[in-house]
Amino acid sequence: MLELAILGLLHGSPLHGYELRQRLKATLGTFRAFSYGSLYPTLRRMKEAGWLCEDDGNAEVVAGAPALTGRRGKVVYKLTAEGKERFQELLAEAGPTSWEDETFGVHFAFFGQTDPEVRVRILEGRRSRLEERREGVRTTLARTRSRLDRYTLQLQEHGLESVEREVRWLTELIETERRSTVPPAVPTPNPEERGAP
Amino acid sequence: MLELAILGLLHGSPLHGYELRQRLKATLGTFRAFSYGSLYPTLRRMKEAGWLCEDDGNAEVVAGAPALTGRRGKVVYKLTAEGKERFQELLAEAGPTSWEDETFGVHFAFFGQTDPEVRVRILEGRRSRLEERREGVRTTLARTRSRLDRYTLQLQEHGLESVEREVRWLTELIETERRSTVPPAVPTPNPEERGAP
DNA sequence: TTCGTCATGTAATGGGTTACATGATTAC
DNA sequence: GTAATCATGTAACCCATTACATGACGAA
Repeated sequence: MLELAILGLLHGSPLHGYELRQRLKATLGTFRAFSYGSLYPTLRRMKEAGWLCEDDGNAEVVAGAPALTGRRGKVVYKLTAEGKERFQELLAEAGPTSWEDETFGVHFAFFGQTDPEVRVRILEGRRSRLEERREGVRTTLARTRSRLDRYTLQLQEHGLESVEREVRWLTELIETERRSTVPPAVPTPNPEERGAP
Repeated sequence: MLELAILGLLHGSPLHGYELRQRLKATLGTFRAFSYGSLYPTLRRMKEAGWLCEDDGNAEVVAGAPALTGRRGKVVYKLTAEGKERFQELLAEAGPTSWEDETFGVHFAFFGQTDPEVRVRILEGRRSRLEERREGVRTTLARTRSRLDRYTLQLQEHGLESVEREVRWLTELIETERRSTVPPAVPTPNPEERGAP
């Protein structure tokens, strides 16, 4: 999870740990702010695994720059080739466990870097899960509605509506994906008549 | 979390571990299905702490009942007096950390057993958190909207709507609570001149 | 010169999961 | 009698958090 998020953010541009964390909570609103206690060790592990390396900014710019005294400055990381591979691997990989809430959010956030097919697969996976859950809630609600107290009922119904709402959202997204993906066969029916790209 | 959920469910009626788990995922749709690997050890700890004890069903009913051979049958737990205290304690206790999602759900599920004041406090706490989050998202969205890719934008906006929706829900709930709770001071200012409420 | 914030890190701990091992009960 | 499922439990691990320690740098 953290790993995927890191790879994804670093895919954009090299960053050091501290800023990475800011991005995690702010830039992508989905992620929670992982603590440094998990962030830094993870960065180290990933570096050791060969997915990241330190970025010296090409050693360019001011050679005798202001105070890089004694070291202990920022440590800027960037993706290695293996890191990029690993990123794609993680994006595509998806045991059904993987669609649970947070993970889905992270995957979704990097859809821009994801294969169209994988996107649809992930969206559909998520939707199935939610539909299962929806049916579960509906069933128990139908069976136990009368026995439930006011609050439990409120909670269930609110939950149910949330799920229904998200299912609709996903359905729209899936349709959009399908429309924008060129259907495998049927290659561009009419090469003429096209204005702007 | 698990602890509170267990205390809450056991508050209703004595249960054994296995059934407890079914209830966790089904009866209260809010909870996820904690694994036995966490459930049973937790039950043991809680028993050792004196919050639970085994329930022998009052030794009543059929004395030579069908097959309670050798033992290793169900272990039915019920709350002790300390357990009930502990439950109330956990319900009321709420460092602001505590309003995060899951915890809120569990607290809410037991609102029937919770003090009216505590209920309002929890609802308002949750709402503030969500409002903070909402503002955060709105701000970053306003600042970075143009730089965001299609998917990130979708995600943010969907998230924002979810939050807004929940805030409205909470506001309604709070109002309902307030109406049903007799206002502390101000004992009916003017018994006359009031048509409909 | 001191305070806030940027910046990196470690150690202890927490709260859960997975995988595994085992036995009892019920339905076929 | 055997398979499914009810029922209890342990051990190893995972992924994160908290609390702590350290230090650089800019602004008041």
